[in-house]
Amino acid sequence: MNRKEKVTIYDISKKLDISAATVSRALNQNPKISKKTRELVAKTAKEMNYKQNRLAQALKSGRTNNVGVIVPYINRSFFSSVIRGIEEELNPHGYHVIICQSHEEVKNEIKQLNALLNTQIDGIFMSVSKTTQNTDHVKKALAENTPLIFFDRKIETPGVSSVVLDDFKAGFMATEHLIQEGCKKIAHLSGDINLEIYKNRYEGYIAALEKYGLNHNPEHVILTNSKIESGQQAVVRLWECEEKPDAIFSAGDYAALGAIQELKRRNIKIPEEVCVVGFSNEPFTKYMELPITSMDQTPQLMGKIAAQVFLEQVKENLAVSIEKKVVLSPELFVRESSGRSILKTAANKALL
Amino acid sequence: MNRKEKVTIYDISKKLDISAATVSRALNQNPKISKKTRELVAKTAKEMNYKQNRLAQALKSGRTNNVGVIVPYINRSFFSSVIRGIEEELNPHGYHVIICQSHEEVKNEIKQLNALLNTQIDGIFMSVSKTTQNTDHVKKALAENTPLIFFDRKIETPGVSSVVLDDFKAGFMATEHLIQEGCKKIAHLSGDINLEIYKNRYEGYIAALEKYGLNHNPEHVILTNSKIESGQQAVVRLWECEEKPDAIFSAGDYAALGAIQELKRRNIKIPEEVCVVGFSNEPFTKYMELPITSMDQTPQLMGKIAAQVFLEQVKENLAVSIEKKVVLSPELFVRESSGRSILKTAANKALL
DNA sequence: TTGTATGCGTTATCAT
DNA sequence: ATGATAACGCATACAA
Repeated sequence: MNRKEKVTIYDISKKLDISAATVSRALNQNPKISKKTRELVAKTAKEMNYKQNRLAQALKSGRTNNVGVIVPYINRSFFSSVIRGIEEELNPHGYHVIICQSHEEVKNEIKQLNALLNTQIDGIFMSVSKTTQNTDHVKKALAENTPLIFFDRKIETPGVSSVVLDDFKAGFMATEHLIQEGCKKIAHLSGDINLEIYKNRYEGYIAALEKYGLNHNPEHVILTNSKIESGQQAVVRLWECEEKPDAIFSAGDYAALGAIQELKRRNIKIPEEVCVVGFSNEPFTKYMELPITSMDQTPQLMGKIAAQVFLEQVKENLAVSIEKKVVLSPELFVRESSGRSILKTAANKALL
Repeated sequence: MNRKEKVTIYDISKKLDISAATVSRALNQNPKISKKTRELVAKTAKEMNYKQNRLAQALKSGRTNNVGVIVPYINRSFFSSVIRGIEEELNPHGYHVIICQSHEEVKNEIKQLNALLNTQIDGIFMSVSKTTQNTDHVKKALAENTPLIFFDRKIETPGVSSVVLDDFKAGFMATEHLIQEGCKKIAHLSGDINLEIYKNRYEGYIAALEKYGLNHNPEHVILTNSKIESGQQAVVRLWECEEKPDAIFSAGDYAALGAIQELKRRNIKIPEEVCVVGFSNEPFTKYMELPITSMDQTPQLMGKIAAQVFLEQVKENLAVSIEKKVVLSPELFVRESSGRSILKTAANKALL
């Protein structure tokens, strides 16, 4: 008796002295079943505490009604918000969302992807890890006809739909904002250029500098990761330069935070001497003592749209795999770390 | 051709002109299969890109090698760390972790739980939502012989193991720390007393006051939720009291943060005039301009231990459901929001 | 060492 | 409107 004893449609059929097929049909609201039997079955099922075995159903139908989401980390506000968006869009359609983390390791990403494919998932949403160089593993999923949708971090792959931010525009907007605040020597804390998103943010930054005729000092571009410490170190290195920056556009909020900490340690006034802009609009940016200007990626919308793309894809259950590319617009939230114009009111509020 | 065409052991058996059973055995490292066939099968399987259908396997074996985790939110550092701990402990044993969120709604909790049970999960880890009043839904899981383990937030239920923090001790320690810093009128921002954890923290607070002969002002206990705003409002209400507090012990970090913001707005010096202690040791507490003293719940350890309890439970695959209660010790991280003794060095660093 | 047959719980096809 | 039966892909008891 070490196995779970579950009630099956057979148990119900025996009890009612009808066939299992009838029970199944009754349970599935098959119109050919008389109202009487249908209700009887429903009642008995409830009494016996019958639970449909979705494993069996899935094996039969080939559909599990489960989708998988693979993200680097779940405890980043951005990713958990995207997941929230996917859930909200998909739950009403009866889908259940399985969440997996890659911890920024391709190895894990591949393992999770295979695990999901083995469990016969109906679709996969994925934001690639920093260490992902190619999409061979993704192609396997495609080969099995499992719809896969990239969001935010993608690697261009034929046949794969994606929902991403216009990171070029975001980089441009952030830089342009700094220029409009009067900054002329704008540094950039870049993320790993392997990832399209960081490459695009960087290129947007460059484009804005060019548009406004500011010269671009390569020394002022520092590679950072998403850790606070790397933002601190970046400032250390920047302030070793001949020419000190008067603004920092960071491709991530954590690095921006680290940068701010180091600037404060050096007694450099923000935003008077140096303006700082972060990226992702993590909640903490807003409730810091010195609230940080940051770029919002509308993550929940991103999730919703990714889910919609998925739904379209499974609706047309043709062999034709439609490839859809959605690009969302970023939104800049200007706060005190760069908002020189809003400084006065801010000072009244913060009372440092 | 709208169905996924998957390679099965049958396809392999046909190709090699052996029986499907042999293929299955070879794939499962059955020792009775000759090395030659085993290797041949392995090679062919790889060539044909065979993927085991875990659905079928699960249906047969009654085990899915999947476990479910239900938490209120995934983007709280505490919960995502617990999940990380569970993953690390369980992955080596071949288990895959399915993560679900209740968003603090019983309704969702029940839905997620049932969805997990329907997918024939092997075990469930759960931290109940704030709105969960009873465990009828949990008892259903038990009735199906699915091991269920509470962590952190539990509701006492016969037959259910749990891994929790010693919240009473934590409340006591936090309050005692404030007393030792010289505070005499300690307010408490409580969470919903429905949840054991908040009740225990509150009682620990009371116990410490009593031990040190401080009188307990009921006006100084304010109900808050986990939002920043509720911490702000709490301070507003506290400062309407006849007797103003000289310390605040908050049962959550977000409320503590809100309290600090409001105190600053009122130009009240922290920690000189008022000391503040939070709870959960969320990462942001450490990197605030004024780092916040907070109680660490060793979440990753909590996850690891919960996983171990689960593994024990499934190892003894008897009908006997062992009930194990693990209680972890909290750890206080003293920072500047309450560390009057460490203030001088801190001041040098922070340079407000 | 390998093959045959059966069942896990459902649903769909074909009868009736 | 309902019943009998096969099939989804796999693993195993029983044979050989």
